[in-house]
Amino acid sequence: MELAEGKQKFIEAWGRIGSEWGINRTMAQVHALLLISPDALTTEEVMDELNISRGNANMTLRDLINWGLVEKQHKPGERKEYFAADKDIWNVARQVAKERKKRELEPMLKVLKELSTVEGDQNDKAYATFNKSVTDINKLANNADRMIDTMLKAEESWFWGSVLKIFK
Amino acid sequence: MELAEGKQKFIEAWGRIGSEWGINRTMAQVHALLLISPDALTTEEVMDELNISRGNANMTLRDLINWGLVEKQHKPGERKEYFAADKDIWNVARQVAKERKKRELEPMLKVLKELSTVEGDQNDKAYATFNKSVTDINKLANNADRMIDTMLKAEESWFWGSVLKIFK
DNA sequence: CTAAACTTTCAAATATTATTGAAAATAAAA
DNA sequence: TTTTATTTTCAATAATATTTGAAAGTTTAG
Repeated sequence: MELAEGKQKFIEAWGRIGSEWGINRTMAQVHALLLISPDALTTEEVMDELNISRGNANMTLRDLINWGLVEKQHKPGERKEYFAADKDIWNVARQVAKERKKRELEPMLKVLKELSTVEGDQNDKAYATFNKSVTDINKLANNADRMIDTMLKAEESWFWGSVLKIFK
Repeated sequence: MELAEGKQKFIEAWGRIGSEWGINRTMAQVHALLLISPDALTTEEVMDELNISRGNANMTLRDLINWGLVEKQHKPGERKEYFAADKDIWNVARQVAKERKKRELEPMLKVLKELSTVEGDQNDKAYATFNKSVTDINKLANNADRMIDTMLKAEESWFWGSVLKIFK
């Protein structure tokens, strides 16, 4: 396969994965494009490569910056803004985990905590079933939360090395 | 908080989480409803509780069955079908992981494998950058794949015990 | 200051996804 | 077989999400 074709396929695949995970397809595609670009790109270049409008490119790049996946750069003597993705995939994974934890897991934990204060009679089947599910999900979510905290602190080497052996 | 209010909040929260993860909101809500129902419910009951149409309830229940999260039951002497969710939350987590692995991770691994065969000159910056990103994502995805395999085989207690220790 | 280069905004248009509801299909009972 | 209860399908509709593009905003240079 030629590089040009590979690039296209990569952008397409990353976009598909993104939408399966609730991330806007275009955002994932812009991220993909920046991941495989050796140099930072301007808004115009992103627009041209992906055939998207200026407004879309601008908003999408801002979102990627808010996710901590892309940074704005300036070239001396130039007025245009350039955009570059963090190419360290371990950082990308951590950053995504961090944001989703903040945006989704934490609000969920708050609700579950509240729901586990609902009182009732354990002899009431409706209450007992509700309470068990809420309590169990609460435990699972807390474990996931702690796991993510640990992952966020972990070194890259962790992932590429030791864990794999332990997880046999 | 009263049980009735708690139920509503739980269904709402589970629906929200679902849509953030690319799962249809209604599907997540039906799942939530079944999780907190002590008894199996009929299509009519689901329709009434969530104010959804018969067609929607039917399709959603079928999807939940395809995800392995809900099963059809029959009561002796009755013609109606009843639906019940697997209440073991660890099973639920495993089932979701298993399905997403099959539907998303595995196709992604296939594409990445193909993309890592793209040939080129490492002195060509465009090629080198493409290749590094693809290779790194490939490694990460393979690690995730193996980790999920381990999770699928694991007992709940074992999984969290080891993971939390390992991630320290 | 004004003009030019560039970025941001957001209402309107488009595209995508979810839902309805009534008809068709199926299956058990009479 | 015919009737009745129940489930399934799917074209039409509604709801949501994304994208556009042109106007407004901002910043720098002259």
